[in-house]
Amino acid sequence: MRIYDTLGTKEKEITSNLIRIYLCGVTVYDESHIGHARTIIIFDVLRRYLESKGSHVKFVQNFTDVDDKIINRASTEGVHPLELSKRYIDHYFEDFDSLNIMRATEHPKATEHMSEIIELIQRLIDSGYAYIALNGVYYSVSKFNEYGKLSKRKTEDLIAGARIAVDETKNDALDFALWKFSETEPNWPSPWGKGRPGWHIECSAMSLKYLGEDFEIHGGGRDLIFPHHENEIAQTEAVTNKPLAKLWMHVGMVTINGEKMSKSLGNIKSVRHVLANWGPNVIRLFCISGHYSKAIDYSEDLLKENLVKWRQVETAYYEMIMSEGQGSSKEMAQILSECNSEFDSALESDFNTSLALNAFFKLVKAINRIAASDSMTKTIADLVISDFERMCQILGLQVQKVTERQRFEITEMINQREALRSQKKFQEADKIRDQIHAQNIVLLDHKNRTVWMKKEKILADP
RNA sequence: GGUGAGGUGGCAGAGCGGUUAUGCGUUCGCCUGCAAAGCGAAUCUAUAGGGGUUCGAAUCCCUUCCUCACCUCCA
Repeated sequence: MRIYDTLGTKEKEITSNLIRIYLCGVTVYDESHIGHARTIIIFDVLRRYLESKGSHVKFVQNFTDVDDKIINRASTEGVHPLELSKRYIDHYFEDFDSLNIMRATEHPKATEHMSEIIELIQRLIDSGYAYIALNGVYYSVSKFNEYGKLSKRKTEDLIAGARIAVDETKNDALDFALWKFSETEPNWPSPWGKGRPGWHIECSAMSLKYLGEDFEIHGGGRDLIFPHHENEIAQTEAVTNKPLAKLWMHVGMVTINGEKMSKSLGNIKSVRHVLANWGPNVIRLFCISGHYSKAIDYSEDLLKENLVKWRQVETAYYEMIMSEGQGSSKEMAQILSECNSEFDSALESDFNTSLALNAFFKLVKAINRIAASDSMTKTIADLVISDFERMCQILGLQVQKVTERQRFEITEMINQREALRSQKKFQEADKIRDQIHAQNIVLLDHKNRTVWMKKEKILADP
């Protein structure tokens, strides 16, 4: 498959059978929001796709659990910083498990990798890339000739942009902290004095530890290109002398009314909030509805649009498992092979989830069309369902299933309703329908029979 | 100011030199005891403006305008 590489500014073929991915995770000082979710969903689908093709994926996603923002927030709340970060790590897993995100192979935390971080900083000092100053240990940007290669920035331009904080103790305005001296907690002993790591070094240390010196894909949100990923490159490549990753993949921002979600604008939509209203499947569909590299604009209208699509998926699934129509499977076999190849080739070509979704919905619509004409046979359903489920698996979509017992009970109720309907006792029949409804079961009355489906309960669904 | 990514029908969104992608929406119909869901048909001939290259441009080049992101923490 080919993916656009931010560093090389062109698409690159991924051929290896072992695919090591490092995704920059969140700094755990607050609830995760939909912007985080988009990046994580994109990488989750990527990983699922690669695994479905038989690749071995080693997926590492970190938590930055020591940082100034965590410390500040903790002090406002009057709790220990590590207690705060633990709380948000717990929340992270609650949210993202609910979103049906596969757990990474490793979820390393900065605080659990101090020895690796200290060792890496020491190597940078020893090789002359870092120096000890009054407030901490700094990386000397001017020593790294290729600085700016990822973000396409020249160091002159960076200096010209007068937004860099002036710090008298640094040798150069562009230098950034590897280690910040601190006498207060959280702090750790180091050869240079008690303190805590700077922002970028934990990712260098942990990616080296878990994925080695030149893994396949390094990713994150677009906003991490500078300075985070640029600095990771500087730190890691200074000691390894080889490209940190073969490919850099960056996910576009989620905006609201065209503007990026941010604390200062107060337009954050938390994952828990959106999840409570729309559920995991609608959010996942929304997040992959456009090409990953572009921004997507959050709106209730678009969520609503994806809700409608999700209902079509649920319908298609139940039409298949309850199929008993008469008809030939020729047409479906043709459509199926088209959809399969369109789905895969879309993802092969720079992970175009938008087009892959088109192929998926083409299949969904074909299933519903055939079911509507009462010609969905068991043969067709058997032919289609495994591919349908393959796509769902890759996209991380989960239709609500029912137990055999529920199935039996519902069938009983439907039979009662049918009996009442044939006697034209519609009021009583509708009462049963309402009872079934209360269990989130929707009846789909076809010409000669009634099919039913279990709907995901979605609060926003009127 | 610098750097990068963009501007496609009411909305979303592909295509990135050569059949009016597609989806949602809207309208009308079918189905139904009524619904719901689904299906069918119709609707919209779009490519920011202006130049140019070409037999042919949404796609390439120039130019103007606009938007967003990054340059400070950010997924």
